[in-house]
Amino acid sequence: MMRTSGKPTRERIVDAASKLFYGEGIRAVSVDAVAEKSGLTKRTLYYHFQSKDELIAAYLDGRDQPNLALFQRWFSEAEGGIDQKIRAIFQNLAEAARHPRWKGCGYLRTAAELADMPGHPAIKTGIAHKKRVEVWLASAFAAEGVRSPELLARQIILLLDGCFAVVLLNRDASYMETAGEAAATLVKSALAQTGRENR
Amino acid sequence: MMRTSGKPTRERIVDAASKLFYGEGIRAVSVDAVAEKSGLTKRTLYYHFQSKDELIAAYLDGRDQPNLALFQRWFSEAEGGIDQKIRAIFQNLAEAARHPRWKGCGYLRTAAELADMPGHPAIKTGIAHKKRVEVWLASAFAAEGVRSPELLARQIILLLDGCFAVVLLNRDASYMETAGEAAATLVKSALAQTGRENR
DNA sequence: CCAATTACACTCACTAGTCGGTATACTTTC
DNA sequence: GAAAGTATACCGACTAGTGAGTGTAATTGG
Repeated sequence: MMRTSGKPTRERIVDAASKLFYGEGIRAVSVDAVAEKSGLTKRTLYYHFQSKDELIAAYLDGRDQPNLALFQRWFSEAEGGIDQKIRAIFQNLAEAARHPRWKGCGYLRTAAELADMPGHPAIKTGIAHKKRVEVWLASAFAAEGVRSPELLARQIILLLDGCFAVVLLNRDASYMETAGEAAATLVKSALAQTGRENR
Repeated sequence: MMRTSGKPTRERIVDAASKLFYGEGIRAVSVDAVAEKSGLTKRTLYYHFQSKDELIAAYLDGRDQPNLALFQRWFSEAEGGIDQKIRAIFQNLAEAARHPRWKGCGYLRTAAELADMPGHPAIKTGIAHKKRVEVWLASAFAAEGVRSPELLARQIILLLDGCFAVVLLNRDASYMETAGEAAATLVKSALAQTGRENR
């Protein structure tokens, strides 16, 4: 083992790949660039990963858990009824999107870049991630007694990915706040159908 | 002039570029491939376009008017109140998305591929296109007496682009129908605030 | 003559992936 | 306990091919 830094080599490669792939796009970043950024040779990179595709999949795998955890934190730390907690997710997202290095959702951008390879492992990872967010949302809505929590979760996901896409295009983060209002409206509308009031 | 077909050369190039860029992605398609598909030499292509970037912009320019017209047709041909007319757009979109060659929204995919070049002419074209759809929606809502037509139009745009993004990822066109329901809910909610009922 | 087009050779930078070899450390064997 | 083997981690140099874009002389049709 010739590592000088504390992090294991594989992790260093994935870190470098994440920054580059997210920042510039998958097809725009060469394997050479990832190797250079991680301070290793390309030969070493190919010792740890069989192909660029495998590296892409590893990049997205590494974002799954942290991303979901962030949403859950924003949700649980927010005050007010569930409609306000959902809205808080969008507000936090708007703040993040105003950072100059923000470049949309890595999963959606990867799906866009690999639109002609629907079976690519990275796409499957993306589908699984979005599904996890959706299932978590549905369970939160079910706990509030919403009649069709799965349906409402899908609607929120659509607004979530919608604001990712729109803001990536026009760089106007206020659309995220608009999406948050729409989400709150949908939640309240679903709650009204249960016969109870939101706080 | 050595044209064999009726179409002017420039148009033939843009047609070929459209099919390839939309089908496989901008960065995945080479200028050589576009030249071959249009049955012309690369040298001729560069006689009509200064660069690949210019060709990309032309590709998106060509989709602006027809795309908006399609939305408008779906809207005007639908029966029922404005909430049902909006929903009809999503239903037609779902049908289109079930076609195997459907690959999402060309503008959003381009924005994803060129995320690190926010000033690119193709991105500007995309922003202008989405704005035109938004303005058209707002005018339709204003005609119905909605209190904040611009706000509602933005919310619908978010659902529209949301289902483009989501369905591109998971290839489940039923999300478009879910988006249509959400859109109808938002429209009805906005109409209720004006004090009148939907038909 | 002139605009449009072709053929095609060419540049130069970059691309994914590979070949052969090295340094270190742990394990086996006599 | 020294020698030989084995596994892990690493690298410099390379291949074979592709990328956008150009130079230039020859050709075609109005």
